[in-house]
Amino acid sequence: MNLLTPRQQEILDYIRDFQDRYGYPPSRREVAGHFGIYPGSVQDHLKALIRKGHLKREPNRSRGLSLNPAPAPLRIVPRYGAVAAGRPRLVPEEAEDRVTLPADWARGEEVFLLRVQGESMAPTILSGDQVIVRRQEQVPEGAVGVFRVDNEVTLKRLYKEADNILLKGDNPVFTPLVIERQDHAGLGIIGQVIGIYRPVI
Amino acid sequence: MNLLTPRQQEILDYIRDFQDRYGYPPSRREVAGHFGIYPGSVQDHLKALIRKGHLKREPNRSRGLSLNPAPAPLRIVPRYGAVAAGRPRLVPEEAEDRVTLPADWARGEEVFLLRVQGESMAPTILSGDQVIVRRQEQVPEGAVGVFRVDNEVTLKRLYKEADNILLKGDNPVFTPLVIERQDHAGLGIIGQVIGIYRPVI
DNA sequence: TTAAATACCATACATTTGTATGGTTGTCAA
DNA sequence: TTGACAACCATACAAATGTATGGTATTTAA
Repeated sequence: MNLLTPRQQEILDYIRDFQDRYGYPPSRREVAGHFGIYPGSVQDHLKALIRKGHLKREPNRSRGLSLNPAPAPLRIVPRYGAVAAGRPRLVPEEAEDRVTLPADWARGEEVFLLRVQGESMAPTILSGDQVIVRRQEQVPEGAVGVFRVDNEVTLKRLYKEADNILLKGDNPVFTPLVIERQDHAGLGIIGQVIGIYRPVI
Repeated sequence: MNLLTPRQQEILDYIRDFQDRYGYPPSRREVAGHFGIYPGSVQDHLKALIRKGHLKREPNRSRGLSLNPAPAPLRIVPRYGAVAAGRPRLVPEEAEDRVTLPADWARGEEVFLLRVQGESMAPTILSGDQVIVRRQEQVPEGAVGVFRVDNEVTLKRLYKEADNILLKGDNPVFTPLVIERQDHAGLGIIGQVIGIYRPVI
């Protein structure tokens, strides 16, 4: 990983920015156009950047450039806004946006992000946090899950007690929700919390 | 956002996978090759996918495809392994890898991820967490920062007390570190913690 | 039953793109 | 002072790529 000249650094930065903005790398001519130079000159710079280990390239492939070291595998997941009340659908069409996460933060078939509102899971999960949720139809006892109760989405810990299901927040201020046997059908298990993101300050 | 036929879904999925794997979208012929069909047929499918709102395209631009809706802006940041002892450099060349984060999780000039080892900041930050750090030379009083003390990197909360600087973990088991005036030069302020990721279970 | 959409084939062509060549000028360390 | 590197010009060409055309066959909704 050799040192770069100022010009080479400029060009590498441009390729990075282009990649982030468009989702694919620039062609030689696009780089040339941006710097007001010729494609052959860009080719010279690319050669240097490849030799110094900052870029990789697939020969004869259009836009076949990739940064080195390559970013770790990523995962694009939908992010949903805080769903306190209303019609909590949690279907991809109604996502707030889609964000990229490191793949190791989002393992599983179907994963999504959920903005948290409310303190019922404090201090484990706070209002303003974003939880990473793996969609699944069962949640192990004691784990934090996302549930649909009375057409509302809530974050709770699941426990079983005789024939009843208990949904308990970690915050002792909130009283646990008891769902009796005959009402189990009304309980919707959406998924399990597999990670927490908390912004600080 | 219309419904897709099974074939169209297959092709959209392939484009997604290709994009994640290579960092750029496939050409018509690459899609055609994968499905054993002709480029013209792929063009037909792309037309349908664009009409139904799942893809965008730049005319006459090679690999000018992008997913719709586009993922939120992202940021590629280096991730460093747990630095309990040893030679804690925290320079990009020694990063464990680079990961993509949502841009709104990584605001600031220079941001990086750090794996946490040790319980001195419990229960705020636990061993196994990954903290998002903004590199800066000052840390506001009471904020969590990353510091270099005696050639070791630690996570602590910073306080001032007369002429001394106090580095305090949230975990009361650990005794605060007092750095006296004459030793201030030995204290390295690396950055401020701006976010926490915690894997669950 | 008629039009629209789906899902292909086979061929063709213009544009974009990667790449090579040979040249000039300047810097900088051996 | 000689050779390696940097940074560019100007031109050229083959390969990759996007795109269009006119087909065929089947399914689907009006």
